[in-house]
Amino acid sequence: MGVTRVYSYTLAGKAGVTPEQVRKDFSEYGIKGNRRGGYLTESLVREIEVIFSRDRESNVVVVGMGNLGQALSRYERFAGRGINIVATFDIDPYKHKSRSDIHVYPMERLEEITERFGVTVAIIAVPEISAQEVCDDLVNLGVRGIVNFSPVLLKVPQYVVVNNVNLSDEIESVILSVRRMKDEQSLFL
Amino acid sequence: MGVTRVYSYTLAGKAGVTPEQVRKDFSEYGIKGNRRGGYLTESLVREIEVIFSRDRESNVVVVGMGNLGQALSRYERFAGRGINIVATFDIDPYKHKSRSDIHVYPMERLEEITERFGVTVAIIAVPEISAQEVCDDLVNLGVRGIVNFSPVLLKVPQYVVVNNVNLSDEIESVILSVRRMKDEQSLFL
DNA sequence: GATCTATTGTGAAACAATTCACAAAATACA
DNA sequence: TGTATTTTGTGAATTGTTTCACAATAGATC
Repeated sequence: MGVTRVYSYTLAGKAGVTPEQVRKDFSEYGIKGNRRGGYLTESLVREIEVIFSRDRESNVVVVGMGNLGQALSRYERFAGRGINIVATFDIDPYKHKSRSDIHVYPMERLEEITERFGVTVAIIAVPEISAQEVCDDLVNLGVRGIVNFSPVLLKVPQYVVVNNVNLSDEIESVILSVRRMKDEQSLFL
Repeated sequence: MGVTRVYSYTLAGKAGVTPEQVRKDFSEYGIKGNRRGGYLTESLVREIEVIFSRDRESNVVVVGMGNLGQALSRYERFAGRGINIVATFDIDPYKHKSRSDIHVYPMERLEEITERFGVTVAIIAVPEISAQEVCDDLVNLGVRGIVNFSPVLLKVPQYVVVNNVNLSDEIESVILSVRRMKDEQSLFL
């Protein structure tokens, strides 16, 4: 875009944080700018790409091809961030055979495919009841990171990272905030 | 389930936090237990339901019926949390006409329907390019809370709450953690 | 009913994150 | 080239959160 330098306050404005935050974070990771000259976009982008491992791609599988799993497997935005959905799985792959999309494999082929693609990160989008079982299988096959869309607290060894995403919680928190704001407002009437 | 009392450590174990955390949080909201007797499940559930507004339902709309919007509109788990998806919208409702699901309305009917159902919270699942415009429309129609699945920082008046959910970020953070753990481990070799 | 024990409730302490404030340095400009 | 100005980089101060530690007390036990 022809911009050669950015300043902490420029980035802060775009990101919705304070300039100090931007500078502290950069400083933490050894990113240096020029006093008075700001940060050079070109080298900044390169350094951030390295920090976020954007210089390498990651092969990821999705387990559970219900509505959410299908949406995730078709999510175009992952590609630009080095996230490759290499395969998807479901106990009943025929039920969810999707036109013009990544193939849905039966659970039996989990081992073969995680091995082939060197998968270490998986997305769990199965129903509550089978989440722990799927998780155990994945961990046994060498998966070390899990993004968990099921509403259960997965039990994993300490060397496995779990990130829980709960869509109901996300919406509920907004509903609560809105209600609180309204309550506060009505105090002035 | 026949359980009449629970203890802070029971709940903490299930939730993956410390017992102190549970007690501090309860204390913050005026929930009292009995020393030595723990918390009475029945009254505890009631109090939590009030705090989380689970005693009332909320009408919510989904704007943008791509893959993610469709998945969200079919997400069964919302119902049990007092979250009612009352309508969904898309610029091209015919493209996404889904069998046996909530009707997809054209954007022109946003006003009519938000008014009819008293909608104050909306989910934005439209492409990046149209997110701010949709957001402005919603705010003008009285929406005061937004769950934003698009990767843009929405500009809203201070009286509007925005919760950003970025699926790429969620997955990337796990990828990063896994890579860091591996790097640490290889130091011991 | 007296004593013992488990659990709460909460100040105080420790820890973590954010903001402030300003010296140091690079650029702009005369 | 010298001076003025802008922006970084970061210690110090502040603010926020989590953990500790223990008195208070309800319930269990004898």
